[in-house]
Amino acid sequence: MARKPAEQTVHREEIVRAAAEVFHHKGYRGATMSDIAATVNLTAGSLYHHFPSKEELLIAVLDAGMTQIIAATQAIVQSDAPPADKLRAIARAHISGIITHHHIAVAVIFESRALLEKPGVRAPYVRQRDTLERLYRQVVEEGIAAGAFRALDVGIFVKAFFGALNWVSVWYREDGRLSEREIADEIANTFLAALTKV
Amino acid sequence: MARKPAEQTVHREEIVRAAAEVFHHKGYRGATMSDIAATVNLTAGSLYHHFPSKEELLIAVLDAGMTQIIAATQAIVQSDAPPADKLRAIARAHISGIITHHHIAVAVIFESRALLEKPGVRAPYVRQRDTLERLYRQVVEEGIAAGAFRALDVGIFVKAFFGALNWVSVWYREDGRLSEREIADEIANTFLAALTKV
Amino acid sequence: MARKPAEQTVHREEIVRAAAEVFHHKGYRGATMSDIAATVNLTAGSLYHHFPSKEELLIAVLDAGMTQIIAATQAIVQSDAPPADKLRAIARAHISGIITHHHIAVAVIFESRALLEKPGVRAPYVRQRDTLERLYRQVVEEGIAAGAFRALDVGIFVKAFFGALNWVSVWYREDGRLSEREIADEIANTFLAALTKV
Amino acid sequence: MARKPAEQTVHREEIVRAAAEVFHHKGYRGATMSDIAATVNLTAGSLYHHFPSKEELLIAVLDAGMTQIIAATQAIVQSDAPPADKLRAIARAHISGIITHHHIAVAVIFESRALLEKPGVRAPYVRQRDTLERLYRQVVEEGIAAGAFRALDVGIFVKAFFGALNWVSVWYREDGRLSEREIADEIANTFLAALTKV
DNA sequence: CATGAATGAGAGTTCATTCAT
DNA sequence: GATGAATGAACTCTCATTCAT
Repeated sequence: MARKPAEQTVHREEIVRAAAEVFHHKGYRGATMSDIAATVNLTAGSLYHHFPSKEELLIAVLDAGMTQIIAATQAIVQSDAPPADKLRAIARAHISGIITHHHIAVAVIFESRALLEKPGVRAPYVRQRDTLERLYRQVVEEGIAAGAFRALDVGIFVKAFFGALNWVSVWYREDGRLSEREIADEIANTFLAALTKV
Repeated sequence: MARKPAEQTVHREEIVRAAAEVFHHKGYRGATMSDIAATVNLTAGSLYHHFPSKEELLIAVLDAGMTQIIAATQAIVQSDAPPADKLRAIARAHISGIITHHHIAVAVIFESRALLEKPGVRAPYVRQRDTLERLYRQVVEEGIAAGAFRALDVGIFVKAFFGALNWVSVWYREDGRLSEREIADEIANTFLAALTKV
Repeated sequence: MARKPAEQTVHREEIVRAAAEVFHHKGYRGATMSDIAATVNLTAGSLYHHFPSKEELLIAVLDAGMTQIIAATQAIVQSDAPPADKLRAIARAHISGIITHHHIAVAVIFESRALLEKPGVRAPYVRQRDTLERLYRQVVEEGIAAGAFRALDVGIFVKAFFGALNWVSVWYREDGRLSEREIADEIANTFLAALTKV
Repeated sequence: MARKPAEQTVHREEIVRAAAEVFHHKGYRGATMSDIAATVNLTAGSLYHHFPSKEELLIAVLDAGMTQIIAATQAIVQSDAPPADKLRAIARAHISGIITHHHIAVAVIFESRALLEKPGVRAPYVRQRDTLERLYRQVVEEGIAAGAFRALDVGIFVKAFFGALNWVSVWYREDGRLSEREIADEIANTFLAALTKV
């Protein structure tokens, strides 16, 4: 009772991207499997050949986003640049990630909440989130230890930094006044200024 | 065929609070009218005597949140304290609002997105958001004009400040290491340090 | 977005009867909630005001059937008629039940299998089934003890009796050659003859 | 894009057995083509190289069951054993069939109902069922004619016999108290006792 | 004002079936 | 022959909303 010329095989990654886009625009609950399927020229039913459920699709989106930013951040943290440069690089990477993979970023930042109730599902995501936070902390602590930054509450500082960076996903417009790089640097400057010893 | 002791008339405000709570925990789309009704010991049908739709309920929640924080911020901005004190007071008010009216705050920050598509509905909310941002800007510009703060990109600074403050709603725990006041001051200090002239 | 003149309230029992009918004709899995709803002039969604799931509907059907026949059998077993009369009365009650509540009977006999996998659901049904079998056994054992029946394997005898009676639900036609009563008596005679001492 | 060691060609009969097993455990509607395919290490799509539809698969299962038991019964009926021996042999063959080909038997007894609506499909099955019943009748009528059995309603008697035998499929357990043979003989004895002239 | 039954429009998911490879 | 991707129809269940009582 069905079949199709199958223009070409649809790959997992494409579907994840499509899902992120729809999750971004309609929210996880507001997005329908049909919406997502249509984005990759499939029907809702066909999606289930690739992902066993809508939830699994969200998990894949979150994982893609977290994996990407953790990798980028890790590379920076492990480099031997001075702490201030690392912090600036982190801001650039974060914002670049948010803008380049805008849909995924917004899904990670805003739609992860839909998953945080389910313990089994929550755990891996929280682990990634903590890993990322630890990397940020590490840079600040390094800087303080090296005497480059003033001593302050690292926990709060990092969370504030995080909040400021993530918030970019809310207000960024492609046709805005500043470029991605300028935004990143301006935010980095703000936080670096706060870290500077008097 | 139905009656009830009707413990007491349920007021609008109670319902708004209940709605905020449910929106917080389940998200706007995940929340059902039944969930909200049950929180105030009503049935879903009865809710419609107070609010014409679920959307209106969200609008009311957002409005309550925005009105409260705008009023608080306005009072601070209009005072004649020095800019640095105003900024600290704003941070305290913002975080206090987020914590005291946690459900509402999270709804405003995270669930407003569910409404942003509908133009007719979006407009009033966006107006309030802009009003609030303008107030924040005003304080920073005042400080710069007065020579108390260094000149920087006010737009980005305010958005970063906003992001850092709003993000508190994500990570704040009642049993956390720091008090509400300490958190606010630590964040304010960070941003004030960034504003300080060298 | 909906409502109805509500011709009259639909009662639980009506729905159970309707469900039994549809289960009989289409089988449990083949029956749709729409089918059942239509039988009582409702929509599928409305059914959920009365029963939380299709499974619960099947449970209710099975329970109705088992409760009825157990009650009828219990009354007979507890009477002080001679064992042979009890056996005949049991056959009559069984077959009368099968024919009067044909849909329910067929559902109990044939569709209970759909439930037997789920342990939590299976247990109550199995308990009822065992209760009924015990009642049948009791009559035969009584007869043997009283010397009215010859000694034989009661377990097998009762199961054979059961099978013969239940099977009536498969072949009975309203316009058949024999009446309900004649069928019951003929089967009872067969089994009584088998019980008679030589 | 796909290949497989193809352990060996899968034969029709294997698939029929697999289908019977799955039909037994999940019912006709509850069984999926995937379930059946997996049982013979195939995928659902491959099944269609052997059978044109799920329905045909059920038909094949029913036919296999009916053909087997009719053949076995026919051999017994055509022998020149005395009627009582034939009846006992029939019971043994019936129960042996039910136990040896348990899945098929249960499918025939319980799942044939799923097909009885479709006239084109129903006819052949009903024909076989009638053939079998006629064979049973024949034995009883022979016995009555020969004066070995008392005269009774042959139609009802045969149906009761059938029901008792088929019902074994519901309660038989491999680890039960009695062997297959003992069960068959006990049931046969019951019905033979009922046939005995006083 | 409150209730609860009812609706109808989906939503996620399943599955028999088809077909290019 | 076998595979797996794809389809589309169907199904169970949910829910915002309405309204008679």
